[in-house]
Amino acid sequence: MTLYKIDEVASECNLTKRTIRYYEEIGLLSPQRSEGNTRLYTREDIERLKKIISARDVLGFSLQELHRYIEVVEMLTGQRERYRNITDLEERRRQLEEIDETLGKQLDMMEGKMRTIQSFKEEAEQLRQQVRKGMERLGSESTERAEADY
Amino acid sequence: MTLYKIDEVASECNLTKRTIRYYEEIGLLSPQRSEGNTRLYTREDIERLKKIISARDVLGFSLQELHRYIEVVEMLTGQRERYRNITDLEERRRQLEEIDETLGKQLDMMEGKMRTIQSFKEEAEQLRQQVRKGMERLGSESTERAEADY
DNA sequence: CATAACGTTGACGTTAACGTTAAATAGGTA
DNA sequence: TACCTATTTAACGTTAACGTCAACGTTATG
Repeated sequence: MTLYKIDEVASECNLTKRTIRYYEEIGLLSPQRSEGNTRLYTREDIERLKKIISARDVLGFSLQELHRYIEVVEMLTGQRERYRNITDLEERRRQLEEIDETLGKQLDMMEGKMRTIQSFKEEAEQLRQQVRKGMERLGSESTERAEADY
Repeated sequence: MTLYKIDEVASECNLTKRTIRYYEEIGLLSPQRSEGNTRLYTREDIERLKKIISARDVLGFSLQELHRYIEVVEMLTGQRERYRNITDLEERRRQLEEIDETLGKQLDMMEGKMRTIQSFKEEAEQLRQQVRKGMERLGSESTERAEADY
């Protein structure tokens, strides 16, 4: 399994090394270390990081909110002892209901954002039409003058 | 024409008064004033403000980037002397081409965001399926006995 | 017209999300 | 082994986007 050092990760993800260390500092990452304490990232670490910055940039999640997001995903992909070991059925049901609610809210939020972006898109396209028309008019005016030269 | 004071605007837009004054401070707004120097907002001012916060929240524009956005819209809706008075054809063509390019970039960006959100949405929906299945299993198991592997 | 409620301008404080620098250690290369 | 580049921790600095006061003027109301 190939392992990457922080500089490679930084350039692949378009982040600074400082940012990556900061994300670890606040608990969003936890790569393994070499003998000499150098951070070593797996491909999974990197994909996870990419998703994090994607959620940050596109969904506008704060780094705090990203904790919650990661928690939900890891709970459901069963990567956490904490959640696998809950045997009490009522406890587990409450957990699932809470997650379901969180997912519902996030879905609503995403649909809202999509609609808003869609309307911005339509406005931008319309503005672009206007610009194109304006440019055409300019084009014909210069053509007229050129013809007049003949 | 009805005019609004800052408190009404704040509650309608879900912003604090401080935020609204700050946005004016950095040049995003410029409402008229009363005799006694009280800020008075028109309905247009308010709609403009709503669009600003929408672009801030959904498109993730910084307040600096919003300046550019506003500039483009106002140039095209012809609300600015500065742009209406450009008579030099070459100058005007360059302006239009620059705006066209800006709009193109923004459209690309928006399409990218929509795709990303779409994929997040699909993931969230899939996770939700899993949660629902897990809850169903809990429902049937509660009569029998737990064999929880999830 | 008194007075409470609201508005205005500074000015300093706060928080998230990093940037920068320094001093020490690790890892790769001739 | 000597050297050079990359990495680590620790600490302080910075910037955007507001929050929070204080001191004072304005507006609405009984």
